[in-house]
Amino acid sequence: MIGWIFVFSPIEFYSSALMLSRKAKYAINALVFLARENKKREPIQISKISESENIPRKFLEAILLDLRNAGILQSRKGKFGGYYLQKDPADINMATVMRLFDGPIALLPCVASNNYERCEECTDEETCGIRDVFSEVRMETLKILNNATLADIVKRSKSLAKKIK
Amino acid sequence: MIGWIFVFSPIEFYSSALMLSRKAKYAINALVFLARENKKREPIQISKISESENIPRKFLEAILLDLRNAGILQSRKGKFGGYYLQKDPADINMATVMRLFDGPIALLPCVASNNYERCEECTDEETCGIRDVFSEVRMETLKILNNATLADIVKRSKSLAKKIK
DNA sequence: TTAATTCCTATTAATTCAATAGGAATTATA
DNA sequence: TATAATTCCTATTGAATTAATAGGAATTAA
Repeated sequence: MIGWIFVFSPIEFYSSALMLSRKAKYAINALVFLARENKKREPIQISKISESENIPRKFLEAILLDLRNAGILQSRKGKFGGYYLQKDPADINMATVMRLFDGPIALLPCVASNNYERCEECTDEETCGIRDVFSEVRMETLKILNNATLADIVKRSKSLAKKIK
Repeated sequence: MIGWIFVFSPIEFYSSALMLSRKAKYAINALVFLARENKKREPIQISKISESENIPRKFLEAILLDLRNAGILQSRKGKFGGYYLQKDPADINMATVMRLFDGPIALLPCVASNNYERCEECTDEETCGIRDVFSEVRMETLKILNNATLADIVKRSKSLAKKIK
């Protein structure tokens, strides 16, 4: 018997190599939520954020703790405790948050400037054309991510909402 | 007994979440090597490339095979066989190679345009300020990576070498 | 005292990554 | 036609990472 078979190839990319980890994404969502919904900066419970932003409760717990230890959030313990922004939303940017959860913002270790590392296999870094390209990518990326503060993101949302209606 | 202990925290970032996989990096190095050293496009053996570029032999084998299946390399089998570029170095760019090994070039699934996927936790994509930021990052990144061809990278190397001496 | 919360450590299951192993198939040439 | 040198292909592996979950200690308001 000769014929065709249909092969379904499930290309799955929901989170691929170069994308933000779920931790980073959840962190950003939680922060934007706090910037938008908690201008008075009073303690908001984990479960509140978890439900509003569709983030697994226990996972979020660990994330918020990291953000607190990094000086981005402040917390109050005990009954009626919770989390709130430690700084002004205009002073918290995407680059900082991403670094905290996903490490250096650079496609190659040799173009990172905070956590620079040589590329093992590389023979001459100074004249490496590959490095040259990716260092350009890094510069452009950081230009955007450093300016993308929570305040900026909230503003963008509002402006998008206006455009639509 | 009471005292201090010294804790060495090994911050290891050689390859972090957002960086290229070794496969992608090795692939790029191999391709640039071929563009630079094999202008006549005759078969070059895996072991030759492996030694020149410090890439594990067997690992490189798999990588070159992928590049061939993607139509980027051509191969000849048997004695004196090997690999060579299938297209002009000016027609092979970084975006294509990266996608092949590391998937979509996008920090969020919802900003990828080839392999777009909704962000599970997202409630309103149209007015999402986060998406707005990362879509900007993607645009700028692709602008660079689409233009970064093998020919361009070789040119950059030469120009860097001139600057130094 | 108690109810509600954050804080902290440990565990886990699934997946991906980086590589290796071994042999089949192919080809040039002596 | 035999042989040496190569690519082609599938399977396996060990380590690391990711995305959570579990359970209970500590803290706080009332």
